[in-house]
Amino acid sequence: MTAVTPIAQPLTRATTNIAGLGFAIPDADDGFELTGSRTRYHRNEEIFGEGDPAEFVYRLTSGTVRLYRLLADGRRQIAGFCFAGDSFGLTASEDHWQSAEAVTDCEIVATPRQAVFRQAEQNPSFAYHLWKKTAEQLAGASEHLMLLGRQTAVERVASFLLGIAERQGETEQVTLPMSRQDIADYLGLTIETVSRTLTQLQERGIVEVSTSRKIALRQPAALRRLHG
Amino acid sequence: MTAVTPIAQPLTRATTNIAGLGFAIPDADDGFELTGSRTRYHRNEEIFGEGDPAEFVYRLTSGTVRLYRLLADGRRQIAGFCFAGDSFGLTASEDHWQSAEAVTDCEIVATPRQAVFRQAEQNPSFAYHLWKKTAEQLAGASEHLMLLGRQTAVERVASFLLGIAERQGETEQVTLPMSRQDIADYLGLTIETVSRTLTQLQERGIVEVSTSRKIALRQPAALRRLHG
DNA sequence: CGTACGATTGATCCTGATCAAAGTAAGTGG
DNA sequence: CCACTTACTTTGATCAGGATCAATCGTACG
Repeated sequence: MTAVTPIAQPLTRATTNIAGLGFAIPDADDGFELTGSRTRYHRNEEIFGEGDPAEFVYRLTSGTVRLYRLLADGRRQIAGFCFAGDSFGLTASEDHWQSAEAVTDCEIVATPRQAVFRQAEQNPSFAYHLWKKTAEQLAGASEHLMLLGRQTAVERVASFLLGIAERQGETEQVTLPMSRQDIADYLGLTIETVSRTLTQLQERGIVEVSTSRKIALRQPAALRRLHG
Repeated sequence: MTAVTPIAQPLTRATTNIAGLGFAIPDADDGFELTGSRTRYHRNEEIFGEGDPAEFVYRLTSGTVRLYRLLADGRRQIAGFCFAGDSFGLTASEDHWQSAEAVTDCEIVATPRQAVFRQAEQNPSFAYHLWKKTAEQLAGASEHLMLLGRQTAVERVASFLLGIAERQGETEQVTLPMSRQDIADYLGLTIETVSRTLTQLQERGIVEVSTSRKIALRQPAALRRLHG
């Protein structure tokens, strides 16, 4: 089927749900000009909070970011992680409906939201790309819903590892930039369950936890089988 | 903040996560022309399936629709329900990544996907509206993620009842078009737990289950307190 | 080297799942 | 219109996956 809208097909990367509610905005590489000020954020620093006015759109140059929501009593659900190249923080509403924090030290370019809207107005292909990316995020979210609503702990951890591996362009080894707590809050589990599940996978010879942040995927096929 | 894009603010209705991954496409009422053929679907009839080519966008005239995904072994996660006025089935990808079925008998207008894209190309305000609705769905999905990942059974059921009430413009009474199984698959629970939770809420005097499909909200405030 | 934070492991608990049966309502055909 | 069927819901009894509570272990860092 040929798209009527004449656009940007090659920009589309396979969407894993790990990118969660991050937001891929095309940049200069894709032929779009969007500039902004570059800032460094350090580990655990807040980039924006739920309820803050959404004045900027952020593009991650290096590092990892988590996007999440909190309940009044502190329960946290991480919707996704952003990695180098991902953009996030563009909302339709005037305010952010989630928070963003640096998982590791980060370099981030902030572009005024209005500049993005202006670009979209003037450039239909940019507008289409924006919509398409948003729609892909939605599809990714539906996978995350399945994970949280219907999958077991092992399945969740397996999916997570595969998702990270895919994002890192690896098949044998993943390097986790985030803590067990972050993983747990992404998977709707506790740290203890994440930890136990990893050792269980290790005992089964499916992964090898070299250091807590470095995990070798010994049998990716078995992982894929697990992830449902 | 004044939107640079000059558009359609009043079209926005409050988004509940119940609409889930339904898709509100503006229609003639909003000054956009999109026509298509009207079809009747009966209870439990499939409208489209995961993996089917996404040729049409659907607008629900009457009835209720469920949007869901299945795992290989039959586990189902309902992402959302659509009600009269909602549109759904518009994807960025060429294929549907979820299935849609009639919960009740429905009347549905199907518009060729390409016609929607054409409209978006020609009408920037339509395009903006489309993006905005998609972005709102994403925000709604993030609430659903929190529900599934971090909330208890009572909290989930409370949220659900409030969401349905909001969609029906009611505060005292909800009429459920869907079965306990549908509710369970939306909330990531089992029918038994949904049923037990409802009787528990009834024993607490918070709701009254008149018939299984008709529930009176005796203390909406208490429900709101529960839903976290 | 010592401290502190994060991860792992262990023991126990509890929420919600599973298995099973009975109750209820809605159709259907005689 | 009623008897029968069938599907859905509720309730009960028990089970289990993952949570919670509590140490202990590692490891990065000051």
